[in-house]
Amino acid sequence: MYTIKFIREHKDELYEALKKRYYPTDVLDKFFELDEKRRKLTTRLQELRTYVNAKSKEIGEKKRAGEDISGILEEMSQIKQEIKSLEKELDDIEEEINLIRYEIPNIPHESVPLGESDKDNVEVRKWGTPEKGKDDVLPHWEIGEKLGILDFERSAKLSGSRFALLRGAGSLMERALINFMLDLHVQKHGYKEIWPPYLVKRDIATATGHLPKFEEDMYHCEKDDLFLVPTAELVLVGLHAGETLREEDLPLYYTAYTPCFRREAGSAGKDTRGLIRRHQFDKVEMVKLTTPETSYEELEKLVANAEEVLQLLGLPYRVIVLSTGDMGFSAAKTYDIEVWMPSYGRYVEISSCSNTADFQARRANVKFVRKDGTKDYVHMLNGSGVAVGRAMAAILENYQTPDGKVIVPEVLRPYMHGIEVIE
RNA sequence: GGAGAGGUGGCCGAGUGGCCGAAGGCGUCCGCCUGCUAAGCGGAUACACGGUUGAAAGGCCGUGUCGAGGGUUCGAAUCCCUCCCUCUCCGCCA
Repeated sequence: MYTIKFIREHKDELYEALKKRYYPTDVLDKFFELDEKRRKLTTRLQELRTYVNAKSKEIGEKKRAGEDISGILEEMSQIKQEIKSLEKELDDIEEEINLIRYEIPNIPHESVPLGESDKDNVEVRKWGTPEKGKDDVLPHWEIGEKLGILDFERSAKLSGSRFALLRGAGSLMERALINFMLDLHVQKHGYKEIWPPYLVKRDIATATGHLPKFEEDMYHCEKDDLFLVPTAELVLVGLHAGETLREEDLPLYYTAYTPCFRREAGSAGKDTRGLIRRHQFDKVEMVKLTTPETSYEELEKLVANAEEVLQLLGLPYRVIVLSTGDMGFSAAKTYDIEVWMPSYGRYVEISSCSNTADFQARRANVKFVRKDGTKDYVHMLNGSGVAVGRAMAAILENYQTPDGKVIVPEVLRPYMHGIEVIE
């Protein structure tokens, strides 16, 4: 989210950014119209208040001197009426401006390929060799049920569609994946592990930009006005909301495992089977707070950290950079990592790593003091490291043997009581 | 869930209707002093917004902000209401 001042000072840049993203630019037209009104009203209000303040002092003095003040009091009540009505008008305008501000997306970084949709995304690199096509591999939900480690009938009985229930080695593998990923990021990549609450307050979800835009896709506990986290990003970004950090403390690296809860409104019929799209899934998330100077460098490292998870698991993947038209609202640049999914016969997203630059930091109001005493917004990055359910799905397919077993990737074995094969 | 205490600047803390954007202290910064260090002395030190001036850094004027929102009042950190948060004790509980 941008501040009013920023929008005013970067008018041309923003018009261009919206065009690059194939967004309609009328939000900006509307913004400038309202901002003009807002400033006129503000000026007028301030004039009135100045007058009232001065008169109030005068009243105090006169009263002490025992003079008559009834005339002034009458004038005051009139002006106060006017102030009230102007305040109301200003409130309405400010509310409208704030709603509009939520609709202005981040400015894409210059290195982002121009394009209208996912068709214009650019493949950056590939790792590993997809070995099997869809013909000789059972989709993960079938092999999972056959092996007795996935039970969608029971999960549906308990909670309806788009949930999963893991049993035995499946359950064990979920835990193993989580621990493996956390250990890797904490021990090797230097992230600080956080174990956060899974329910968050409305203002935190607003500060991170998930509200009001995605309210429909979040689970909401009405009685307490708390939201189930759709991603740990929300908590990790919210962690320092409203704080001013010190330059010497940057960069901060955080990682957290959380279950993620999403209503998946608007994705009806998509990926209805298996582990790919569920209302509740597990994810290990990474978030970085950096100085503006290093954020793009840090983004490359962040992607590499996520890639390493897949490399160690031995899962073929590719990295793509999203085009201007396909990028998420708050991202300035996004890499997606897609894992090879034999049953789909294509790559499927398993991680999304973005630099939001100062966009999210403005919204969450996270600043830092430079060594010379000046203040600036931090840059915030986030990435999945990686989606646990999708990783399991990929393992069940990529590690499938012709006789219907699944080999356990070596790095997971220590986390799985040494089990080498699920059969 | 019940009872109580509290939330003021980077921090501590005073302030119960006007002379309070806020005493005092600590910290920080600048200057002075000083073999070095420490101490001492003088000064500065919240944020946002609007206007104005300037090439800019900034300056000047104003408005708002003492947890948040609302109310009373000519005037609120101070009085009233609602909410949030923290702490202590009790109850309950994995």
